[in-house]
Amino acid sequence: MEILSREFYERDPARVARELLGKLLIRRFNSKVLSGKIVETEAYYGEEDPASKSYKGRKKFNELMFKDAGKTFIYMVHGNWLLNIVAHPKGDVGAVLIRALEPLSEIETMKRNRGVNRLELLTNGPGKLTKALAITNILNGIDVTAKNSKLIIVKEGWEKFEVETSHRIGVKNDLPQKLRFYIKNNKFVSK
DNA sequence: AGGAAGATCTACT
DNA sequence: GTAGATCTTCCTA
Repeated sequence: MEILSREFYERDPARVARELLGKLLIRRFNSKVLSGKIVETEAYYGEEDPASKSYKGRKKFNELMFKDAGKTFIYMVHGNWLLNIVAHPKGDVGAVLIRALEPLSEIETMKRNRGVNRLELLTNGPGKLTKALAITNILNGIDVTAKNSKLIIVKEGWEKFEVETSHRIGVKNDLPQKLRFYIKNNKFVSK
């Protein structure tokens, strides 16, 4: 199990988003280890991206997007916490939204956190997976590249899959390029 | 004080 | 599958 390095995140957000597919998200929670495979992501840029939280410039609530890559950026939308990982070349601005997971360990704990029973509905959306993994703003800004972190992302290795792209979901003003990435034919990708 | 926001759930056709 | 209510924070006035 190898933790992804800071350098992994210090690149173009679209590349980071694509390469996060198939990686493992691990959440340490109450001495349990909840984990899932990342199956869907979206890339967001800085002030040139109308859908980005940093579109209107640096504010207190979005300043993490301007800071160190490889840390979480968590915010609330419509009553849901959404998990982003800050990703951009040094000095730039950007983040990758984790949109869906395939649950792998402590599935019973996730079901309890979510209050649902059907496996396919457990983590197939950005607000759902944060609830399943007990991710809230108290984890905002933590380092996902540090060994002892409550939240880390590791390489799974050897797995093969096909990547599909599309435009981002729920975005009013999208950029011309396709910035959503997901694993083809995976049933945990959001609808 | 009011409204928007990268979503989700429920209750229908 | 779609429509509408509702979720909570931060921004703008």
